[in-house]
Amino acid sequence: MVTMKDVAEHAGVSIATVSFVVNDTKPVTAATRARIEAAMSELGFRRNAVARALASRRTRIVALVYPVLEHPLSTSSVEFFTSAAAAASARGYHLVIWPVSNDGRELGELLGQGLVDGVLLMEVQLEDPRIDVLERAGTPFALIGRTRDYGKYPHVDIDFEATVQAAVDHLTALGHRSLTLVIGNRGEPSYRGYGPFARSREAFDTIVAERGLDGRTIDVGQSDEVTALADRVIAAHPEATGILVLNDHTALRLMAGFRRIGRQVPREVSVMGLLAAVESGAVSDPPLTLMRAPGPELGRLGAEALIRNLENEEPLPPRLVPGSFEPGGSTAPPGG
Amino acid sequence: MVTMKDVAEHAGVSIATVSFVVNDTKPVTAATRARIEAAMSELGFRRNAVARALASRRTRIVALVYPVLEHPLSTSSVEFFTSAAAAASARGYHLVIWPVSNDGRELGELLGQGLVDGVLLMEVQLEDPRIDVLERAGTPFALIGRTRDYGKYPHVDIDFEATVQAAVDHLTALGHRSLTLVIGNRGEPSYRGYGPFARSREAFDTIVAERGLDGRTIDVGQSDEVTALADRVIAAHPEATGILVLNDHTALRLMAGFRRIGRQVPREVSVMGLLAAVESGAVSDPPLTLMRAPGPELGRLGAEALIRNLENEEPLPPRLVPGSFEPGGSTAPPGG
DNA sequence: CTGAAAGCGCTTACAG
DNA sequence: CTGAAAGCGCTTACAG
Repeated sequence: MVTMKDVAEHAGVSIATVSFVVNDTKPVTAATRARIEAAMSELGFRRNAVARALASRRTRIVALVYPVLEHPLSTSSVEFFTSAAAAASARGYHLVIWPVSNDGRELGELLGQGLVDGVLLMEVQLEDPRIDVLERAGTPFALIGRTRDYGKYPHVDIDFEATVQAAVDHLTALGHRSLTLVIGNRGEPSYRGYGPFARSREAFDTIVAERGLDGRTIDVGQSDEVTALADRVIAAHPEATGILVLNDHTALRLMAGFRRIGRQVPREVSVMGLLAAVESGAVSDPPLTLMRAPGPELGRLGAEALIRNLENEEPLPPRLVPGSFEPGGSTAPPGG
Repeated sequence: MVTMKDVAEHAGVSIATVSFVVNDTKPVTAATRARIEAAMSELGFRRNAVARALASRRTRIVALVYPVLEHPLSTSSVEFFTSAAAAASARGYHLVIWPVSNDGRELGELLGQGLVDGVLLMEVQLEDPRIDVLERAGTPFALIGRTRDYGKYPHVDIDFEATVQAAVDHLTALGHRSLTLVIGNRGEPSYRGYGPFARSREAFDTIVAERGLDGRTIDVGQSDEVTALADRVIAAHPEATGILVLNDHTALRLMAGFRRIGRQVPREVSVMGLLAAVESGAVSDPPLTLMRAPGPELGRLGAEALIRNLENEEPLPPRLVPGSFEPGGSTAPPGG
C-alpha cells in the first residue's frame, strides 16, 4: 500500500502538504502541487478511507436501515436500494445495508460502533421506536416515509394524496362514480401502523368525500386464493365499477381472480394498480393501468437529503413525490 | 464517545488489557475481567469499528458489487441483497453495496480506498474484466455466478443443469416431447456473455439431445409487445407443446400473449417459468408453474464463502444450487 | 505557503 | 497475567 508518507518522501515535502493537495484544503504553490501530483500518480497513491475516517471523525458511510423479518420488501425496493447507493456514490459516500429489527435494539448496537455518519430509515412506521434510538445516539438521519407527526423530521415520502387523486381522476374522467380501494397487506400484525396503508386510505376517504363519490375500502391478505380475493372485493362493494389496488402483486392477483370468476376487465370493472413497479403493467392481459411507485426518486432524494445534512449544506426541504400514471388496458368507461 | 482509555482508567488497568477482554484475545484473570466488564457496562462502552479497522488492518466490511446501467436487476435481487446482508451481519460483518460499471474501472478506484476486506461479485460475465481488477488489487472475492473457466475462482451459482433438468422432467412426465426454451434477454448487447443465458441454453440442448426430444431455443427481447412475443415463440417451433421461459417477467408476458391470441394454457400449450420469484406464480391465471430462483440461498452462501475465506476458516467448496419446483396451473398433459 | 507534531481509538508484538 | 509503547494512515490546529 502506498501511503502519504511515501508520496511525501518521493516529492520531498511533508505529509501535511500532501494532505492539503489531496483534499484541496489549503493553498499550495503550483510547483509543489505539481511535484506531489506527479509523485502520486507515479506511485499509484490512493487515500486510505479508514485512516481518513478516523482522523477526520467522519466515515463518509451512511446506512440504509430496513426492517428484517417484517413484511417482505416490495418489488420496487431494488430500485430504491440501488438508486440510494448510486446517489451516495456520486457524493463520495458509501452505503451499507443494515437489516435490523423494528424495535431499534440492533440499530442501537450498530450505531455504537461509530461506523456510519448518518442513517436512511426505510419502512418508517407511524410510531417508530427506531427514531428514538437515532436521536439518543445523535446520529443524523432522513426518513423514507413519515411518522404520524411528520414535519418533525427530515423525510422524503410518496405523495399519497396526489397519487390517489391522480388515480381517482383517471377513473372519474372515464365516468366511474363507485370506487373501491383494495389494500393488500401482508397479514403482518403491524400493518396498521404502516404509513402507506394508512395514508392511502386517508387520501382515498378524503377525495371520495370531497367529490361525493361512492367509495369504500377493503383490506385483503396477500395469500388469499385469487377467486376468494375477487369474491371478497366484489362483496365489499358490489356496485363498484372502478377498483384501486395498493401494490402490484395484489392488483395482478385480483386481475387473475376476476378472469377466473368471469368478471371482465375492463368491460365490467376497471382495475388500477397503485404504487406498482412499471414492469408489472406488461405481465397481465389486459396490461395493468397503474400509478408507478417513485422508488428511484425516493432513493436518490433520501440519500441526497441526508448527505446535504452531513455536509452542512443548505437542507433539502421534506419532499413528497407522487407516483406517475402509466396507461394500460385495465381501465375503461363503466359498462364497456 | 466512551473509549477504551476511559474504560481502562475506570477499571484501573491498561488499555491493552481492556482490548484483551473485549476481543478475548489473551487470558485475563477473572477478577480483572470482572472489573473491566463492569466498567464497560457502566460507561456504556462500544468498541469503535473504524479505529479497530485501522489498527487491525481489517475493516470487516465486504462489498456487494453489481453492474449499474447494464440490464436491470431481476425481481429476486432484493432477496439476494438482503440475504447477503443478513449473513454478513450474523458474522459481524457489514455489507456495502457498490454500483460499478462492468469494465472494472470504478471497481479499481473503490478497492484502492482500502475500505473493504473482500468482494462479492454479482452478475458475473463469462469473461469478466472485474476479476482482473480484483486479482490485481489482491482483494479476496467470491463470485455469484461463474466465468467461462469456472472452478478457478471461489463461487456459488445456480445449478442450471439440475434446474433445467427438473423442468424438463416435469414436462416429459406429463407427456411432452416437443419443447421450446425461451430466453428473455433485455436487449443488452452483452447478454451473450451472461452466464444464466448461456448455461441454461447449454443445459437445455444437452438434455434434449440425451433424451431424444424435439427441442429448440429462441431469444426474445424484454419489450416486445405480448402478442408479437407469443407469435414469435410459436413461429420458432410450431410443434412445441411445452415451453420453458427464462425469467418470470417474460414468462408472464408470454402467458398474456397466448391468452390474447387465443392459445389456451395449459390445454394447448404448457408454460413454465425458469428461475422465477415464487410470488410470480400467483399473479397469472392459471398460476404459473415455475422453478424458483434460489436468490436467498445464493446470497447467504456467497457471503458465507467469502467471510470464511477472510477469517481463514476451512473454505466452502464451490456450490451450485438448483431452483426448486413450485407447482402451478400452467402445465398439463399435451392436448388437454 | 509549508512543516513538525499531536491525535483519532484501537491492536499487537515485546517485555516483564 | 499485565503494561508501556509503537504503529495503523490519515487530518488538523499551531507555528513559522
